[in-house]
Amino acid sequence: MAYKYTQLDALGDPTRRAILARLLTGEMAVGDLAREFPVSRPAISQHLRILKQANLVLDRAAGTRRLYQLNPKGFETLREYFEQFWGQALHAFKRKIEESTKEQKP
Amino acid sequence: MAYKYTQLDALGDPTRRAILARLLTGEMAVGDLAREFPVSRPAISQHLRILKQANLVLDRAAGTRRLYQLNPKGFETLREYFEQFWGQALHAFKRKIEESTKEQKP
DNA sequence: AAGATGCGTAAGCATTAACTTACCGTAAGC
DNA sequence: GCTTACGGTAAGTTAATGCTTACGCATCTT
Repeated sequence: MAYKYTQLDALGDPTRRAILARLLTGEMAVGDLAREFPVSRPAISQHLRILKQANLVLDRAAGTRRLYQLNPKGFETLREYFEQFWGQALHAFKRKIEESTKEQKP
Repeated sequence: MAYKYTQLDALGDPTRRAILARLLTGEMAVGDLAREFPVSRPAISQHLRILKQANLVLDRAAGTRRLYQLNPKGFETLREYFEQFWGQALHAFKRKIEESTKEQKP
């Protein structure tokens, strides 16, 4: 992956999804976060960098620690992406599919 | 990736996202789809399999061809996943973040 | 029935991406 | 000022994944 991570690239990894889920509770330091996962702290750092590039998390310094929290911006971008599918085409498809599904014979 | 693909695993690849975007127009055969991409037809087949496992596409036989279209089911699941972020925590966070951002000194 | 078309799958290869250990900078505490 | 705690980055290894070519099986055509 040579380019800047998009939200969906970032969400492609299960560990990163777990990190985001964990941050739903509120902001956390890197080390505390790492202690809850089966991978090393540097691994978590690398994941956080990718999540940050995708605007899915924000960080701030707090003494010698660094606190991460969710960033609504990236999730907003994501919502816009899915509007395309949900908004336009999918509703039409959904109707069509439900029609054709009900004509099934056992 | 040993397990069945989730929606977000499937969306982690740019080619698969492009395939979905292409299917917004309507259902398409594998070969026609493949001709529009810089990769081989088998590669497209493999991507379609993953998208299908993730409930993001549906397929049906049509003679010797096989037509694929978007599947609303997977997108619905996805929406439910993001509700967690959009619904609960993010709104609260967003307010907090906007507060702290406005206290910045140049 | 024989050929042609369309697709899925297997096998193998090459690249990417996730992880580890080791190291360095920075901020806080004694 | 020295030590300790915290975290980012570099380098190297391993595993995953996206790709290609080769093959086989259906279905339609003539």
